[in-house]
Amino acid sequence: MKHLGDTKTEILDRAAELLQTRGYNGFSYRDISSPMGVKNAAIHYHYPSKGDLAMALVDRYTDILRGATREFMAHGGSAKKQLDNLFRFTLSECQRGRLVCPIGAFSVDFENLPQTVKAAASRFHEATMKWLIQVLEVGREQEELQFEGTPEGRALALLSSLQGARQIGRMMGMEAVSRIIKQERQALGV
Amino acid sequence: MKHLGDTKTEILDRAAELLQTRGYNGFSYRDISSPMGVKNAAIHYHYPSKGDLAMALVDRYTDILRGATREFMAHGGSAKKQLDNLFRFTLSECQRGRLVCPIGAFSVDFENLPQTVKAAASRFHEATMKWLIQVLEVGREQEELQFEGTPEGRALALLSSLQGARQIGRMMGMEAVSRIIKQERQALGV
DNA sequence: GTCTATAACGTGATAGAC
DNA sequence: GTCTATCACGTTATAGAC
Repeated sequence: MKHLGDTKTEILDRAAELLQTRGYNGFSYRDISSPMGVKNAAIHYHYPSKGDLAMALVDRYTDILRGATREFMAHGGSAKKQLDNLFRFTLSECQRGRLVCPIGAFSVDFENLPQTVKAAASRFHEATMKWLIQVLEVGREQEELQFEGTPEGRALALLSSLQGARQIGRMMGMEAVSRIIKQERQALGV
Repeated sequence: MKHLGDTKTEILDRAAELLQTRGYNGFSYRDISSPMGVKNAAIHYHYPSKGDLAMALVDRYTDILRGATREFMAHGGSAKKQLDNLFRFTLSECQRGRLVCPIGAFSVDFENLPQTVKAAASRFHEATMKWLIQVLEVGREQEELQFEGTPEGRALALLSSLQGARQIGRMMGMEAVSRIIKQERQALGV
């Protein structure tokens, strides 16, 4: 028996999958509804416009990130462990075919996005940076990590590298991704 | 008075601009034809299908790359100078609003691309890698550049970083891009 | 409250006018 | 040889059936 809101969740699950495999402009409501054995318009009931759906997706990613952040802040968890999780998560996502990262998903089509979604996506991106900077800062203080330059600079470099890795992975395959990640691990000592 | 083929060239120019600002799925034939004061179908005369247009774009980028490659091979040009050009070119492209790199442009929509275009895009990507690897090899031999690991690994890392930089630039602005590029320059000694 | 029928529009593409 | 009128289809979105 279905719980209340199960349908809505299933829609979001499928949307996330499609977003990360095909990008925002690469999937339609029909792509979501069809495998559910329902008409595309049914999706509009749960998410009136595609912008609403996009917003829900950003919110979901934000929640996931918030969970990781909170855990790190509260338990004073190891920075090394956090980065290890990031690397492992990125690689496993890629291996599951999710080669478009949540941040990058809206990037190509960024200009065409509704203003509200653009703002939310930017906020999410900033939150990610903030989290990563703090992890790097703490990691260096506790002598778990070594790197040159500021934590801000290092976070920026790491994030761009990971995003680029996924992008390259789409054309060059998974070995390229795992290779780049391996290098980043070595550089940081994770 | 117009030269023969001027129209065809103008179409390709506009298409390249649109491709690098909005991605492959982000522009239509109408976006090209409308500012030219002509109907969308007119474009189909010059490029029958959108796949043909995409192929022409890949060919153009390949030609540009080939020019750079040939110059490097023939004149035995400095590796440092080549990388300097790459960095400067990337930054200037971004400043002109072309935040989607030629390689990455087809990346998000890669799966939906015609087989021929996918193949051409992959070849272009491989050619880029090949060029970059050679530049790094020669540069290290001539002691112009310093880096750890293999030239292949370093090339992969550099490419992913630059692609990621552009992607991040769309959301975080140009300072992020120039900052990442500056760091890559420092790391290599360029 | 959930979904279907249908609209309104944009897309890539063809056939044929000039 | 170059472009326009037009098509078939997919898209997002609305109105209303059950």
